[in-house]
Amino acid sequence: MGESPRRGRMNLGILCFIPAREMETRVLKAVAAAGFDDITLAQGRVLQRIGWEGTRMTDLAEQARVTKQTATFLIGQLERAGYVERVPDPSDARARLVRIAARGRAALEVAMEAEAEVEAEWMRHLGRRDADRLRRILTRLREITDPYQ
Amino acid sequence: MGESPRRGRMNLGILCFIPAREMETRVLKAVAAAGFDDITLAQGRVLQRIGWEGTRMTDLAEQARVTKQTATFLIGQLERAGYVERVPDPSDARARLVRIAARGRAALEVAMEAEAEVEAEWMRHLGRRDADRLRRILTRLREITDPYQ
DNA sequence: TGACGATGGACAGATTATCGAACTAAATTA
DNA sequence: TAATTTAGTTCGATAATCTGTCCATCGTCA
Repeated sequence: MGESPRRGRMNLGILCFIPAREMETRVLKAVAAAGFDDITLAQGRVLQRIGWEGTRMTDLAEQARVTKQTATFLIGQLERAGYVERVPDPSDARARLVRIAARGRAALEVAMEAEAEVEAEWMRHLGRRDADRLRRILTRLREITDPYQ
Repeated sequence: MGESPRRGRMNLGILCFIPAREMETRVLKAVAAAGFDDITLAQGRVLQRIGWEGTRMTDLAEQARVTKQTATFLIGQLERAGYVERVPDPSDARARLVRIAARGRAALEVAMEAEAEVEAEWMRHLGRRDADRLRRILTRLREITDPYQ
């Protein structure tokens, strides 16, 4: 252990990766512990990006950073497990809106709770000022790193 | 497009995920463009975590957040492709050190260059002060989110 | 209006990634 | 020395992802 890193300043990408991964696994674990133990990490990534009013497959794929095909596959799984449902998009006959079903809503509530708990932990460690700064800076960084918005 | 997010404050995990993913894909693309087009994303994640003096499989797995089995699999791929080599660890006959081979070093140089370019882009957008803050805060956050260190 | 390119989505097949279980060999501990 | 732990591998199963292809619908422009 204690392997010295290859370079002094660690890559900002990895520095972002570490907490992102931690949050993902913590939330997934909490959700599984609450009985929703058939959700996988990849499914969860897509699930948490569905808006309350429903979201299109394409948008979902873009936001979760996967191809349309992968999104189709994952949403198929989630649909069969009762977490989401696909309804026609009234504004475009080609499109279908993915909406959160009852079971999905229940799982998301657990997820959001776990999320908040982890964030609170982080805030305790960082202090309020830096936690706020972190959120603000990341939100600004998103302007140039998120093709979706 | 323009789907309104489910909640006003976006989850810090996702906010970290977005730039992390962006950096990964940008770097991978640059590396592929330089001729190292047989490296996959998962392989790259492991590859970039190998220290100059070599790193043990177990440490590598922990840092990349995958199981030992997955690390063995990915390092096997990288070894066959000439990016790394496995040498016995002089201090422990059970262990093997994964070291970067010539081809891997060449690829990593391209990767680091791309990395620096993306970071520079981010710094231009955020400004020096916030970019420094971001790195500092993420480094501190790592203290409680990185089981490896 | 109607032909045509673009878009939203699905299916099929192949490849890659990942995990759990079981195993070997070496180190550590009792 | 026997029992336990640790480092790493192999095997088999499953999950995730991509490429290519296809179909239906939408928008646009001649």
